[in-house]
Amino acid sequence: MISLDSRVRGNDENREVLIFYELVKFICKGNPVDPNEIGQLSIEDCKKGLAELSKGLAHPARVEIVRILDNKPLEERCVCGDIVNALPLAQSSVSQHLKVLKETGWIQGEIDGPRVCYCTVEGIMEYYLALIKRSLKGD
Amino acid sequence: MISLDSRVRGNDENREVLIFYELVKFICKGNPVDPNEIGQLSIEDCKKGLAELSKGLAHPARVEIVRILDNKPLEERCVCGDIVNALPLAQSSVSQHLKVLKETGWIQGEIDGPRVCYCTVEGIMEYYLALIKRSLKGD
DNA sequence: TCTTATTATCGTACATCTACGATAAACGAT
DNA sequence: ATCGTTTATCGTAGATGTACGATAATAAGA
Repeated sequence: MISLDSRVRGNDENREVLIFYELVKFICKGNPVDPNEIGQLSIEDCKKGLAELSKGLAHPARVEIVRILDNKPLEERCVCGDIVNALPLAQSSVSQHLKVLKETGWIQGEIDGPRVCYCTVEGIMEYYLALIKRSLKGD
Repeated sequence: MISLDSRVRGNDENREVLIFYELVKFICKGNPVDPNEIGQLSIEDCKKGLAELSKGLAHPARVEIVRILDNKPLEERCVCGDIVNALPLAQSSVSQHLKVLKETGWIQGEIDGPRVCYCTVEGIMEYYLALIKRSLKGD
């Protein structure tokens, strides 16, 4: 049973394209990030990757979200509503921040009934630290 | 002999205020950042600090600038023109990126005749890594 | 089927970012 | 004093970020 990475919205014309896109994301999803593979990236890609992940952290609310998700015990799920309650922002604003964090590669969401359960991408912190080292120190 | 942290520009009404501001910055300048002092910061300040520094890295050109400056040997000066030549951007654009990096705390500039000599703030990398740890892992 | 709960998206307004050329300020050299 | 070099700032245009309320889509349950 496939649970799409995020809800599919849109008008009917785009619906099939969107579903296909979600399927592709689903297939790619859950692959933990491997810091050891950074050595194979070009320096240019490293810099772009570092800039992208840094953009994810470039707002205190998003830092807080990553903090919340990364400190959760594995057995304890964290649904979107929990994050909304933990932040002094409107639900739509939090949803936008979650979107940025998804797009920049920090977190992933999994649908569970009407809820969406968020967690950090496995190994993303080590990946980020490795990117910093290679982008700013490596040749 | 005082060398101001950056050139003082502006109309004559603001000039004295600007000079005073630059003097304050000069007095505070050159203080290397100490990762050990992060423990004294509130979590809220840590998150804000991490977001601010991350914003500095949130563009590939700025990652490249920090990379250039951090890899320079101490005895080798790096003036603004060198950075401009190393990037595929207009001089004014590079100057803006340098400003962002200064404002977010990554680099500092020192006037040397008509040139400005840039370097990374001492210990800023370790400071950033410590901020990541405390902001995202600490209590 | 209808309702409720949950979350993404839309529309909007305002702020900030990013790039560029043009200009101005500081300084050294003539 | 004037000129050339260097670098910050201005003005501008278009893109992106950020916040909110309102709305739409999904799934569970009555």
